[in-house]
Amino acid sequence: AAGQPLNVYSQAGFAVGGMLEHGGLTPPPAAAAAQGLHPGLRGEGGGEHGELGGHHCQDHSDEETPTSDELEQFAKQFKQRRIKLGFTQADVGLALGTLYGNVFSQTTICRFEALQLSFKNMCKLKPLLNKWLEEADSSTGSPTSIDKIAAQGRKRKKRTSIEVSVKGVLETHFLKCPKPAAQEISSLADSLQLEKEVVRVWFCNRRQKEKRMTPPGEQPQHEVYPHGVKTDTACHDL
DNA sequence: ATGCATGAGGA
DNA sequence: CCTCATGCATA
Repeated sequence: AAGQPLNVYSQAGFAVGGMLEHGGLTPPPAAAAAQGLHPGLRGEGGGEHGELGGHHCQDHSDEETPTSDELEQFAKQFKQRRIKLGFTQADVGLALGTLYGNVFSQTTICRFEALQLSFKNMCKLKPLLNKWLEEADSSTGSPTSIDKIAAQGRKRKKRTSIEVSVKGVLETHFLKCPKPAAQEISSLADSLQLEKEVVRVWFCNRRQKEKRMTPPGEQPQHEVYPHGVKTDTACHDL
């Protein structure tokens, strides 16, 4: 079985110097309709607000808190045009830095397009990306001025890859208790032979995933609680 | 495209 | 310790 996907590295950052036709044709097909809207969208839990009311009725056409649907549409269009213009996600991230001072990585652009950021985060980035979009298609052949920012001599820990079986265990625990206490993390880490910190971070990241706009695959199964069951009831096992 | 990680800010 | 925005390194 030869499953070598060759070098499909389209991630390298290289902006082509002017090309393509600027037809500006972007007819959104809009055929997908399987989104039943997500759960976590407004203010996330945790250290998030409690109630709103500070907002005054500033009924301005657009601007300010787009709906999740609008973000979805924007993300789609953004991606389409980005590709049509021949830019990679990395290019965009860099461009945002040279244009507005906010540099972003390929990762962030990717996650934006895939709606894998929190609602708030999406709202924050949308304006920037929108500007870039305007700039990008208006500049017929402007030389992409790339600016390299100095890298930090930070010592980053090597990414520890957790075995699939171990991930399964963690996943199971997460379902039972998404927010285990420090002690539980310790014992869990111990039994899994992982550093406590690794486990702690795993849970943090797992929780963040849960808060993304559109979870990968399908919508999360809505646990319908007959009564007002708290979502974070203390959980202990053994 | 994603997994694990960092760090700032907050209780 | 957590959340949240963000990204290096990797699959």
